[in-house]
Amino acid sequence: MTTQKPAGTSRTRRPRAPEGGERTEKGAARRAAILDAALDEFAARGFASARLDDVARRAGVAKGTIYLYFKDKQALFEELVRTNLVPHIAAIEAMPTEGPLRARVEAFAEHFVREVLMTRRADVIRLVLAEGRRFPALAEFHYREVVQRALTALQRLIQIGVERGEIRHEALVRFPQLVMAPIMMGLIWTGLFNRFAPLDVAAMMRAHLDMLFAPGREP
Amino acid sequence: MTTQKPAGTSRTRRPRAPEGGERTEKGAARRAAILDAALDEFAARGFASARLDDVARRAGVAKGTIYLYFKDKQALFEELVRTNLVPHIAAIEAMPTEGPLRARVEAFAEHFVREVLMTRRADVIRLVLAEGRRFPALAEFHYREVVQRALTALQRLIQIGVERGEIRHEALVRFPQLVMAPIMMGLIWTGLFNRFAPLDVAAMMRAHLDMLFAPGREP
Amino acid sequence: MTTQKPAGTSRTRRPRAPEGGERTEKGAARRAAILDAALDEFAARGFASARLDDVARRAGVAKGTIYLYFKDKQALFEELVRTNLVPHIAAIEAMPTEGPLRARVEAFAEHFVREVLMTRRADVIRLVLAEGRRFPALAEFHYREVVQRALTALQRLIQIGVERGEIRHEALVRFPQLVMAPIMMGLIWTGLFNRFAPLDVAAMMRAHLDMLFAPGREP
Amino acid sequence: MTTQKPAGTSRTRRPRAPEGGERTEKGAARRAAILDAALDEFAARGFASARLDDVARRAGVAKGTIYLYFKDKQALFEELVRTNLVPHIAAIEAMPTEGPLRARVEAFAEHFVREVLMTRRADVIRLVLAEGRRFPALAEFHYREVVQRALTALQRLIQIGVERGEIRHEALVRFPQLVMAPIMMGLIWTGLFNRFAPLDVAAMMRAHLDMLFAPGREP
DNA sequence: TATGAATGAGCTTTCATTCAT
DNA sequence: TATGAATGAAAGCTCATTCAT
Repeated sequence: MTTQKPAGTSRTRRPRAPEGGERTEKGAARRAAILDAALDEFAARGFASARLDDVARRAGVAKGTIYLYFKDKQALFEELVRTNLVPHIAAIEAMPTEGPLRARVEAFAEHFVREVLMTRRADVIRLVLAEGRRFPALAEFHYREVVQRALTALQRLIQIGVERGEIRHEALVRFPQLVMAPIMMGLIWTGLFNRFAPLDVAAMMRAHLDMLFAPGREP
Repeated sequence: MTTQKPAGTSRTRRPRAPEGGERTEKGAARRAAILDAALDEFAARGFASARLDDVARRAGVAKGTIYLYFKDKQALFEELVRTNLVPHIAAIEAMPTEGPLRARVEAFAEHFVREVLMTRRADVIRLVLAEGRRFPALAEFHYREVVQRALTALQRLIQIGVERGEIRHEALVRFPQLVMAPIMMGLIWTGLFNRFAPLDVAAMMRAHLDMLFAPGREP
Repeated sequence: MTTQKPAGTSRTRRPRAPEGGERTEKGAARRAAILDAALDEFAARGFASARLDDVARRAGVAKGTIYLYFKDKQALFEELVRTNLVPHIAAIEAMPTEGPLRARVEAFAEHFVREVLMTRRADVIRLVLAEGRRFPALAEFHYREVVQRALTALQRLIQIGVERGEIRHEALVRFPQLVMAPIMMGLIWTGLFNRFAPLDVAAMMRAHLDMLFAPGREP
Repeated sequence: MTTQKPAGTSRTRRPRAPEGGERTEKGAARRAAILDAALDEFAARGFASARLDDVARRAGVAKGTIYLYFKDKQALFEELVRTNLVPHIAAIEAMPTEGPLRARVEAFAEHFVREVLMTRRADVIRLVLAEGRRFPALAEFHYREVVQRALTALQRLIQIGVERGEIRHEALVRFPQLVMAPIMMGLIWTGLFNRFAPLDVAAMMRAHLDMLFAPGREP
């Protein structure tokens, strides 16, 4: 006899469209409260160790309520990551490209430091770094909607800088990641080592940009 | 026990707790096999989701045997992280400082890329990044024994470079992290996004060093 | 983004071959104790409402122990049904066919009443009747290994009886179920209505056989 | 609540508890729709596993609405069983007793096969068989209002048949169940085994009646 | 009367840890 | 030293029932 689920018990049927009144005023607020609480718990304990019980308590709802808004723990986690960063990417993409390049890239970096690194959104990125490998779909989403878009925007700026002669290192066009690397380093450092050796990420970033925009040797 | 009680459980030095004949030939081999298997499992699933059952099976021992060599899951995890990187730091610290600085720093970076980034040791670092916050003692150990020592060695090189005039950006002395940032970026990228956009970390690092050592404008 | 289980969490890997020392003396005893307790609980409350907690308590083991011997609740249930009846079918099939048919069939029926109907095995059949529809694999197993084999054995007897002229109703060859019908009726009745109107199933069965073997009108 | 507390909860007569406008046109229609939907769900999944959510959806009402018409899940279930068979018993009791007995009993059986076995009412009986033990009040109701009345009516017919000499097996008076046994067998068989070996219940029943009315040996 | 969001007790299942052998 | 059967605390998830609207 082959293994087989009890016939009448196939629960596939209900798509369990997370409803729970997401459209109503209160529904949306509750959903947001749950996501908010979940960010705290996931950031503090990691995906596997975070308890939905705690998320519920923190959000001020009953445990079952979470399931009115999210299919399961994983869906809650993915939604959390999905909704917190994308909006800011749009802002970054919309940044103007005219004016001195140095100022543009600096604004880009400052925006990132101020609006992400120093907010709870930093935890979202840390979560992606920590759990991304176990959630390939999430890693892919993050790559396409956040990383790629941000890097593409950056690349465009760099390209202009190179054409204008403001940036001498053409390799930056191929490796826009080099611009962001100190910020990622800062994200990690502040998360893990800041209590041993505080790091002024903004200052480090300025030093970094000084290098990028360093006037080259006159030929 | 199911709940992990990582935070604050600083097990600073483990007074050589239960050691299953670490001194005997076979004992040491078994211990190593367990650590090895544990690295695979922890890297693949994360600390909380890795099962000691799987570690045991992979190491070819019985589940109970793990407890002859390690106090508990957390001790196994911390030991794992403790033993895998420190030896390489010594090698890095021992690197010679004479000769052209560019070559020295490049050797430093190449060593890191070849001996860490492209080996299973990269997973150890990824584990520290992912779980470090939940294991303060581990983060502290990693900072003191790996990060700080590597950065200090690097800083010494940079200092020399600045004094000799080979490095123009003096800020690098204050932020030696800037040198390593692309490597960390590479570590993360290869772990998460390589399948979408492969990144040649060594090439990126070379481009990065080109910037660091860029001769400034002659006054 | 498509739904997708966390990568490292694919639990498919372990076939979870129920081991738990089933081969050892004690292992087999424990397994039997669990099956025994499960029969009581499933019979009393039905599959869905039976609690593994109660099964464990009744079997004198911890809850987790059940999972050393059975994959999950359903596997326990199916195993229970699988192991309790088949052995008796062999006995029935082995019944001799020589001698007066009436005696043979009566022995067949008596065996069934005594060894099944009046024992806890009756509950196994009641469970199949009650839950079979929701466990198609189980229904199929029960049909092939119990019902079909028993009816085939019966049919052979009837065939002989018809050939010898001891049974006048040839339709019985086509509907051997008619022989068993009162026994099934008795099984149901004793399970549900006996407290309102006790039914002497053995006597009823004898009356039934009187009809089956009734000598026809002499022409 | 998750635990069902069926046994002993004899809710003998329900003092017309919460009735959601059963008298109004729409109220009665809604109540009927709920009962109808409930039959489907209970038949498919069993009492414990059926979800009121699904019943509500199938009935086209909100979940809470069910509670306007029925006290709780159990009351809905019992009401369902109570209302579906009793009306047909009246029809059976009213069947005329004059004319050849064979025709009378055959009509009785045919009515049962056609009006119960081949309709959704068969599922109601299957539900009683499957769940009756856990709902003593229900079993008792079913016994008094269905089983006993049907058997009494049958017994009366048999009595007449015996007196008229149309039925030779006087034991049938004591065991009217023997007449119905093949129908119960058919009910079970069609529910569980029909896909493996289709059973023509009507034909089987005719063969059965042939035996019952078999003219005995002339003395 | 009708709704459906919200609740929370209760269930199955997992797995780190122990301990008799 | 080594084993692996046994344990039992936890945690994710479900669903009957309630109640504000």
